[in-house]
Amino acid sequence: MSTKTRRRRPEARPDEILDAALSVFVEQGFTAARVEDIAKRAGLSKGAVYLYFPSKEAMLKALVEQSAGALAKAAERLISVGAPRDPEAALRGVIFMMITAMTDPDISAAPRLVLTEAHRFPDIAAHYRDQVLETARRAIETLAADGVEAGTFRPVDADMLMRCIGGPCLGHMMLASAFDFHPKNLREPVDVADALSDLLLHGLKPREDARCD
Amino acid sequence: MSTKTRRRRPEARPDEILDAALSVFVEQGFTAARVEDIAKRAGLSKGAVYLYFPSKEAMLKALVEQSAGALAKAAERLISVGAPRDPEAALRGVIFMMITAMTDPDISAAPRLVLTEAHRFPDIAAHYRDQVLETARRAIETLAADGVEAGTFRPVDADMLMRCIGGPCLGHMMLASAFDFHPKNLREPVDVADALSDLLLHGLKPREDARCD
DNA sequence: TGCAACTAACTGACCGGTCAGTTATTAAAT
DNA sequence: ATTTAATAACTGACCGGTCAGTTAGTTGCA
Repeated sequence: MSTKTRRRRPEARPDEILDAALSVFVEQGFTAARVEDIAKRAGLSKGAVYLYFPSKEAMLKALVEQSAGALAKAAERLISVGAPRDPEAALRGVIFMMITAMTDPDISAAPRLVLTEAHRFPDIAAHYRDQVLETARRAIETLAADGVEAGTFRPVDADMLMRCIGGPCLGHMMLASAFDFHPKNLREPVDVADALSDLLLHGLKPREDARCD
Repeated sequence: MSTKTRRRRPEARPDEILDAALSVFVEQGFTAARVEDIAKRAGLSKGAVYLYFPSKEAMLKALVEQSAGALAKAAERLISVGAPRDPEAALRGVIFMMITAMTDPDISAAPRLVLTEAHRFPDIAAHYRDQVLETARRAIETLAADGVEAGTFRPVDADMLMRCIGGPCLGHMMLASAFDFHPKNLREPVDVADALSDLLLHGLKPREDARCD
């Protein structure tokens, strides 16, 4: 019911406000973001957002918890599914998913926000680290172990692999969002993901064994 | 402290103020940073910093230009030197240098600042992109071409290689600085750099040819 | 059906604190 | 005595958060 008039059942309000808050926070940064702008973008007055959230910081925390929950769940799913059959395909899938997510400004907004604000909110940083990063690390560890067992991966350090998968995705995103700096030839997300997967799997040095893929 | 008394030749002041500004900006973010805190850290009163900089934003711009200039110069040097002899050693050197720099909070401070503030200052973003990123890309391109010519690298996309070198370094730094998240086994920068170099050079898949390293 | 009485949702003016930037003044060095 | 470096007090704009008041919608009752 899109009542143009005053809301009767305003249970959607908190999410509307959080959507608006996320976009303003990402654009302006948390400190420079004005609650009045958030309100305007959500179609309310400033006073009204304080009916739903006790403070600006509470909106930030709610956003972070939302995002962390979703990411942690995704990582947990990766762990529980595992990839004993085809670790390479699983790795390619993860990379494609990450590049796709990072390329979409809406999806990458919350992680970007966390990345830029975490160090000033120690509890947010700790929450994200424990919920998301540790879980992601375990997911990578599982994937790597499955690959080694299947003989398709050689053993490598999990933290390094994590940084070698997430780092390029992160870099790709930050270069685009902060500097508007894009690859010259790799135009589509799928091309970026494939190039990353290939480089990660086969390495920079040529293979003496003829078979590469 | 040299002169407890009033300075006669204050030509060192601008740099002292910029040092203080950098540390406060990185800790608090540009908007939340208070000029009075910068002044205090530089050992001055607030009014005095306005004798050297016309505004808070001018300090930010000066910092960015300083950092961008240094980084651009470093990248230019990489290009002009080239690495036709031993591209692998050159790559390992670049990676070691980057990991070392990113691990030092003082050295990585300015890039971190740029990364978090660039998107709100389009001219800063453009400047950094044109001065630093484009030059770095060319440096990587040169290195990759030298490697291919020498037969030690296979041809890969320069933008991808750039993201695969810089991304993990960036990720490593951000995980540490924002989340206090560190590798479990790779304790020293040199170990991180070696692990990254190895993974990048040899890939995740086992080599059928016995020789690795 | 019409009409009070009531409530939920919202508004916007306002208050108080903060902080970038200014200025009147002081003090050291020459 | 003059100039220069610096300060401390000040100004004014801005913004997070509050709250008295308004309006839209609901309920009870005739």
